[in-house]
Amino acid sequence: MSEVMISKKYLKVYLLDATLEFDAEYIYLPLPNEEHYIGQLVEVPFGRGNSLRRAIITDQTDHSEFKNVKEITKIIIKSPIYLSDQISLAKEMKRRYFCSVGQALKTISPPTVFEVGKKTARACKLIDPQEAKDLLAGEGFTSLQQQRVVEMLLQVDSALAQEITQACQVSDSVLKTLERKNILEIFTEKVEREVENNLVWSEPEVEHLNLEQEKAIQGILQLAKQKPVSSNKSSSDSEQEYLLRESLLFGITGSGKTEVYLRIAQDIINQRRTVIILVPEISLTPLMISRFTNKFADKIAVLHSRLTVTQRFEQWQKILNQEKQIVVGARSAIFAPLKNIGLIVIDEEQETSYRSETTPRYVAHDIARIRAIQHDSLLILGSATPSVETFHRTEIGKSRLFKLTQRAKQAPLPKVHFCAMNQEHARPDFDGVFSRKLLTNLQNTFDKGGQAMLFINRRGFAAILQCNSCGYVVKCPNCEVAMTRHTNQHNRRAKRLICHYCGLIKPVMTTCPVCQSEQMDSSGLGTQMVEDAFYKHFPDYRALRMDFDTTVGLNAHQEILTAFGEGEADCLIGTQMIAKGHDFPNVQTVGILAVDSLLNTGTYKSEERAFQLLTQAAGRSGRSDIQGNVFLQGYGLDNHVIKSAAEQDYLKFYKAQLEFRKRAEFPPFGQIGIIMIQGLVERTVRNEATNLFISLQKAMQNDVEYFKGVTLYTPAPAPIARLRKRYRYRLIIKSPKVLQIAQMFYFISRRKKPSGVGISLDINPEHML
DNA sequence: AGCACGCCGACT
DNA sequence: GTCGGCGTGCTC
Repeated sequence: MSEVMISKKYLKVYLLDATLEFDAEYIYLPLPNEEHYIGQLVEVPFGRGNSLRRAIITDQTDHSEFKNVKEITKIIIKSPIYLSDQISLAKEMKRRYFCSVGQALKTISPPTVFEVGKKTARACKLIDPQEAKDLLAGEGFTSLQQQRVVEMLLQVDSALAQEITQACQVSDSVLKTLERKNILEIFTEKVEREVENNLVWSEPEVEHLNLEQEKAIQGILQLAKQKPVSSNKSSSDSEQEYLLRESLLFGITGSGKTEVYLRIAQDIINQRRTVIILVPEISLTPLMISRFTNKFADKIAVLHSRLTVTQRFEQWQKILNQEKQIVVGARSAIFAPLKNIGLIVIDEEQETSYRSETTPRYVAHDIARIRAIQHDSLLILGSATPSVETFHRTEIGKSRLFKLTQRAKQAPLPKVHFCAMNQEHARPDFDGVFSRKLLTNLQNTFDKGGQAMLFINRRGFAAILQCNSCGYVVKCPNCEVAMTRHTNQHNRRAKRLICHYCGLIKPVMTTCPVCQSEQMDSSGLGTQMVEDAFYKHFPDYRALRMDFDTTVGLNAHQEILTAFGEGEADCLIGTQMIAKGHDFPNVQTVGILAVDSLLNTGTYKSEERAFQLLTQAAGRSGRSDIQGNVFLQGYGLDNHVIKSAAEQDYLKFYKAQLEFRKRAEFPPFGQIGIIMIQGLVERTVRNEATNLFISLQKAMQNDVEYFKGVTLYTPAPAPIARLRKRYRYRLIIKSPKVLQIAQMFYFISRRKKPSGVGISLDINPEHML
């Protein structure tokens, strides 16, 4: 192994549990006569009281300005647990996500890594097997128990103490006695359990590649051969300096993206480099895993959520020991301790699961780009409906575009039906849920033994205000996002509309400003309502409901989908979560209810998410030879997002979306920084929010040139103004460049924070609550 | 985050 | 005088 051994006079360490206020590289003296490595976990005396803290060795030096340099107290784990590029990654994460280096390091490695010493078990081995055999033959054992233990060990060489006591039905003291008699030795061994990688499915046959796939493979591999534009500055100085070997594989569902990844991965492996493939957790199905394991056999490590902590750790250890060359896994697999990475793939790159919801709130894409630069490796983002930000990169030359337009199996696209709900209101039998057209079609489908799926957008905090007559949605005039209804904290009855971005407040109106009807409504549609209505119309059929109420357990989600797939129900009712993952060949009808709320979730991403869901949902039906039907129900169906989704026209959608992003200064043209201030005492929180606002304003005035184009909005209570007893105030920064926000966040992290308030920072969050 | 130092008031 | 309250500042 190529560990970096410490040879210089001093060590530099980062504490694993430092807060931002004292997160820095500290200098220590190494232990004499001990080997130290970069990435090693050690214990150091820290502070006046010399309290013992865990730290990671991150660097070494011969010079110190400090007179009283302390000595490390002990080495916790001898062999290093981080590679040096992971340490520089952690430092980069501190810059980017305003976490401590320790936090970043903890995120990079699974928690069990820090318990390596503990993850051992006692094992037994015969000191002299021949002598033991003789003793056994000569009946030299005083007890039957001892005989059984020795017999077992003669067969298996060595075994864990636990296994022996279990198999031989003996107690621990028997082993102790044998140890005392010098017959066996008890030692500690690393627990090495078999990982359930026995999911071997036979691959049907080698897919033959179409021309587009060939072109993509050649084109992407070509990028690996280009000479890098030498960066004129330090390597940490941002991606723009580099030629990124990044590409977008834009391929419709079923166009064979995975095959492209596999072929390129094979090529990279042949070059003796390593590969990371990220997949959304939800698509890490046994089938998907087997596709990779069949191809790469024991070269591959699969990191999925079903692994136990021990298994996860073992996989990690094997990667670190260079026993694995390919890592397939969900978001956190981007940190895999591979050396010489040649390729990183992010499949279904538009998925929200690539964003971490806990500090550090990293995005797998960012980490992938940092690592790709470090290793000079290829980066492939794959999607059928790329995020606007990702597609935009291909237009500005930061990424190369490769398209896959042909489906392997030419299934007919489903027929899309529009159901304008404003007309349904006139129906005497209208139940508030189903349109006439959808009811008729559902009946037909069920009669023929087919299945149906009904989607409703998650109704939550974001209730929009819409006209049930003309479909008008109240939007913020500045930000062009739907305003959401909230109750005033101080006056529960007073309801008002708030823009989550600029904080604009409007009263709730009852008359539609467009058509003057009195049909303004903010009551959404819930899954329970739909289920009730379903049974009213189809009492003889069965529906399964899937939402946050019904999916509590770890497996509940999968169990419902499996049950539905096996035909246990005729209809599946659920939120977005049912759109992803499985294929249900028997689904002939898909109903998307309340398309309006899907389009208006009050964030800049809402239309993009709607387009992705609509495209996916449309792809749900019509997989078999029968043409499927998709029903879109809503009040404002005359919308470009809906139209382009119905036509499966990504580019049309993208162009319109990009215009909006440009106009309203949302990513990729403007960045949003959120500063959340929270605490138990409202006054303290409000004061801190105001103080922060004032000091940030000053900072901006001090360097007008640098902060050009930056808007700092006045502090206001967050849309969820109180959560888990804590009051929440928020400051929003809108700016053209991420770096400008980063600079402001830097000010904040250096400021001394009053006790009783917590401050968290976020860039371009998915939710604005 | 911890922990010590220190500057002030209450108390044997 | 001295014990202890917590505000302030430092940690290699």
